[in-house]
Amino acid sequence: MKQQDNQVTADDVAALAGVSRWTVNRAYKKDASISPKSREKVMTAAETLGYVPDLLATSLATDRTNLVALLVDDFANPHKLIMMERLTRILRKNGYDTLLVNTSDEEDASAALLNASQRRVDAAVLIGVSFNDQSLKAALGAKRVKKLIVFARMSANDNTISICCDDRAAMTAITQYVVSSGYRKPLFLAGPQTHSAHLQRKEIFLSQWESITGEAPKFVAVDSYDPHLAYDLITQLFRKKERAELPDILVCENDALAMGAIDAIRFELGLSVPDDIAVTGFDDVPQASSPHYQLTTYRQPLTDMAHALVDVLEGKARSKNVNAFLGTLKARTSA
Amino acid sequence: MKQQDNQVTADDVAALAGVSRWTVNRAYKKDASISPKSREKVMTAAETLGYVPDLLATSLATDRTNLVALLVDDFANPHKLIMMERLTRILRKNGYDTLLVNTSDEEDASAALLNASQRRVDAAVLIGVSFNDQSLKAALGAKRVKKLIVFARMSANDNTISICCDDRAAMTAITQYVVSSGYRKPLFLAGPQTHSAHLQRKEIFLSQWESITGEAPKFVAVDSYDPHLAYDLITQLFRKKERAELPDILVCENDALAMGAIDAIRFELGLSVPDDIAVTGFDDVPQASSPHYQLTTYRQPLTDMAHALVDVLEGKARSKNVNAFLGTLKARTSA
DNA sequence: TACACTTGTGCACCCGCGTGCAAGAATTTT
DNA sequence: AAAATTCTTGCACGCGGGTGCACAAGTGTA
Repeated sequence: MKQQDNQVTADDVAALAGVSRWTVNRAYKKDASISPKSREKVMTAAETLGYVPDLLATSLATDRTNLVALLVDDFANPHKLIMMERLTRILRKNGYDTLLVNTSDEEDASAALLNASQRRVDAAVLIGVSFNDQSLKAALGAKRVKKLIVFARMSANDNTISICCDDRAAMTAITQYVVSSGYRKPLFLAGPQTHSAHLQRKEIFLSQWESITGEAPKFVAVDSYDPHLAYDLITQLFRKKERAELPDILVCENDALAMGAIDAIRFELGLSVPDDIAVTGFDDVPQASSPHYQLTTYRQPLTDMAHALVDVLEGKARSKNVNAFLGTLKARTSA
Repeated sequence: MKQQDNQVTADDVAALAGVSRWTVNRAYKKDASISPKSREKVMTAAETLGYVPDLLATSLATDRTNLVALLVDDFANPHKLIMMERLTRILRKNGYDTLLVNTSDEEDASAALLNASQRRVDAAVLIGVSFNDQSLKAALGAKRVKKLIVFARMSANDNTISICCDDRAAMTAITQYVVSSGYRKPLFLAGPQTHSAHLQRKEIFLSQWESITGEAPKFVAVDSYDPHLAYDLITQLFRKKERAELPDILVCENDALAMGAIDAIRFELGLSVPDDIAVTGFDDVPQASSPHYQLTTYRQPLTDMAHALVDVLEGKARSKNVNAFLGTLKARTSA
């Protein structure tokens, strides 16, 4: 079980290859000045010894860890799984490893971030939601997180880089689809109200709808993107109302909420989706295409966004923020 | 944005506190020999400077990273999200950080593992499935992964530590429940057949059922725990059959498969769950309790298992493997 | 006050590797 | 064939902090 003594260092390889340790290092450096023979010798020696360079020591010496912290606070949303898969895979292909930091416990969140910073992560990537601008600022303060990136979410904070799709275009597409489908009594179901209001999908939808139809829609919100909360809220909210008072279209901030809402509409209220109340979501999680839901939703170009993240990490991003990604509306039968 | 120069080291603190660098270190060590006054001085100095010890350097010097690699290869299964949440949270509370390694790309899997080992992770925790015993062995070979832990899954490999619930007890509970509910024509839906056969839930179910009823059930399998594959397989399989040939109970290796199967039974075959065909799962993912599925399933005691993992990491586990956790059968209306 | 002891503190050396420079080896030039 | 280049290679020093030991300071006893 114990193989620490198995720890082969560059010195061992150097000894076997009959060169100095520094030559061994050069053999591993792409554009190093080293003769082909030497490199050959080193490589075979390394092979027989099973040597691999130690990333810890490398990071310490170069002040570059190739480590990215992924801050997630919302493990109830299956979309996170998709994002994690995409991000870890693409980051890895570009030489980065991913530190998964669970920030769902509000109190531990900053401690967790501090901890990540102590590992000198090259960047912290937020794919959660509960960090408000103030937390972000604090996080950036004393700590030594070099870059703070908000992924798949707009951010108003100047010290932050945000990579996300064009929410305005996305919500506009949804709004137009819904309006042109003939729905007239909308209700927006929003998640936590933590970010600067003017950046939210909710605000965009409200203003878009108003500009098209002249009427300002109502909205409700839950404290986290949890289907169960949506289920409960919709149940209690719609139960009180007369049939005629109910909306004919429920526009949800994301799929998690939408699926909870659909369940409530069908199983608690005994109504039909989409006939009585139509529903739209956002994210296109895998379950959204299940025959149960057939959710009309919006898919973000995660792969492109992940590549943009890599660009940012390597400092070759054109502009500071990249918020112009265009996704695609997935029209299904839920609306 | 750049704050690298912000890098405060122990030397800086030492200078401000008027002591030596080593005394600064001692102030951070719990059982170090240092006077209260000195510690006080150091701590206030550290406070004003915003000093935090560098984990990279610490790890290098102590050969202990407090880093655990989480190997995940199956991002289609929402249960993974639950596991990740639980593991990251509990590991963090015990001083460990988590490296998320995506091994879903078979080719990159070993490379990813190698990479994690280059970061000197204290252990690699497998919560995926596609690593067969051979890969495991290879992984443990030349690399310097100190411990390889298989979580929520049995493992036959001697070099591996496995932490999981008692699958035999679990499947026995399911089998008994199903038999006593009056079902008589079972079919088992299994996932990838990678592990040693005698350890699988499938085998346990088959033998349990046979020992109770005297008949050996049939089974089918898909290549990964993907609801869509289950959906397709069940659709094509059941379409061919006469109504009388169909099973009355479909026992699935986990919830992901069960949910795909339920969708197929209802939407492709137009049959009722549970009236025509009942279904059981395993894991109790959040969606399993949704009114759509109301899936009868089995919940593993993840929190306890996570604590056991910590024990293993700290070397204070009693036995090598911990496979005796007992979960609870969640009987719902799907069976 | 002198002595033995129990803390508390400083220091040399190490963890494994990267960087810049300078000396040595190989190659080219005249 | 000697000089001028160009390639290779070795080395001192540094990244930030941990460990064991030796010495200094503080405490107690006779």
